Amino acid sequence: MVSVAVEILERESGGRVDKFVERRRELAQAAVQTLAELGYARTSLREIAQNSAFSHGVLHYYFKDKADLIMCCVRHYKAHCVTRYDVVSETSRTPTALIDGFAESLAASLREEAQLHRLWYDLRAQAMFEPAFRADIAEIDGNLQAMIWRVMARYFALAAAEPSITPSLAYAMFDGLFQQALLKYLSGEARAVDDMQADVRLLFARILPCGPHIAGAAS
Amino acid sequence: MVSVAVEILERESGGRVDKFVERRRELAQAAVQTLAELGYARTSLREIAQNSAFSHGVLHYYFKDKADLIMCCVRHYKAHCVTRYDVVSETSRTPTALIDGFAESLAASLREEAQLHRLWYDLRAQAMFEPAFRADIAEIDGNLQAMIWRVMARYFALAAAEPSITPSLAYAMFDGLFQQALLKYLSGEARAVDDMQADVRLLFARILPCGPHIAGAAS
DNA sequence: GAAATTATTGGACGACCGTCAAGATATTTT
DNA sequence: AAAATATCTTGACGGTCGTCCAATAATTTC
Repeated sequence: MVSVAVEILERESGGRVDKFVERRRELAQAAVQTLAELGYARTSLREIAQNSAFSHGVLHYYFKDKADLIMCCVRHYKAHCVTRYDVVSETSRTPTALIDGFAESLAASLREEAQLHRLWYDLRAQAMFEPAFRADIAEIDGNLQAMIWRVMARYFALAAAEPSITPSLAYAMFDGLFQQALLKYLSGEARAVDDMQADVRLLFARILPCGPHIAGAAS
Repeated sequence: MVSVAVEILERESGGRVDKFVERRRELAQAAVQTLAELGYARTSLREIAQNSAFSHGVLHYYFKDKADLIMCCVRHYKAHCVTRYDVVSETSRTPTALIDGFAESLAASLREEAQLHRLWYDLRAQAMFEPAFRADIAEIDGNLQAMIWRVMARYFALAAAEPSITPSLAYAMFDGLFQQALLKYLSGEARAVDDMQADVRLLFARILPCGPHIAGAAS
């Protein structure tokens, strides 16, 4: 038997390990789906297995324990959405276009991946209680902050303005905004998405060094 | 036996109901403490009872079920911190003084009540999965938003400026900022509190209609 | 102070949990 | 094809969970 003892060291044997990590990914995907549906507190290994093609015992063949599986899910999340808005900032040619594209991307992600996002906020809250989660959560949070900052840096460049805020402040503001919108969206508030987009535009207008006279500047 | 069936209707008999709700408060306080220590996912009724003077069986005498108890805790939280920053906005005479007092209050609450705050973010995440929690969580969120807006309204008044943002945007930004700082604070980052205070000041400066030339205006 | 009511205890219940290991099955190696 | 290895299933283990209930204790009522 190889089991978890295969570690990451056994890179040379290629095919066998590849299949091993591939099945790990498959099971982690089932776990992410289950976590996104039920939340961390209500998710059990048996429930995860039922969302996969295997029985519950196999999880301990591919993962050391439950914490190991959760960690793998968290890293899965990271890979999924860390470059989500890069295309917007790269293709936009005016500040207004960037704002429009960013607001639209946020709205689309909110609508289409609400379950995944609530899982993120759930796991981040768990990290406040469980030190074992903190390192991975902090790393993802840092990547998300960098992702937001790439958008902001591009915005300041297009507006020919000096950055007037810090990366941490920018991320905190947009994250707070998105989180509020997600909560309202999941509660069935019809205006949740539109309200968020309006707030995003308001926020961009407030960020530039002086007043909102950028509209249509270079379009 | 009276138990939960006493409802809230039985107001006239005074003494008996008062004792009943008083014990409810006592047990809810033990529950809040336990939840703040362990988080929602790891908190059991037996653990709560061990943090009180009673045995685990008594919880079903004062609460219908676990959800009923959690609800009561949530309302407890609401009563605790919904007027926390009012004294600051009422006593401040200049925009700078308001910013200083508000930033200091946020920092103090972060340091002294970190466990309670992480409980709030945990329960708010649970509300995204459990519809039964949503109404109460949304009500508290609304109260917190109103609390923040009282500070902001006072800020705009002292600065003799028109409000340039909405209550929901203001709350989302400060909430996001506080949440980020809490996560870093609980992770042991020494600069967490100071960084938050710096970002709060930066945020206030960005909020006024035009540029940061309000410093020392009327002090 | 006896009776009635309220308050509290502590154990039992079925269900579910994470974990584990023995055995069955599938795959690869020889 | 047989042996060896890798993969997967199944059922069991001890533990904890929310819930319930008969008993006991404390308090109030008459």
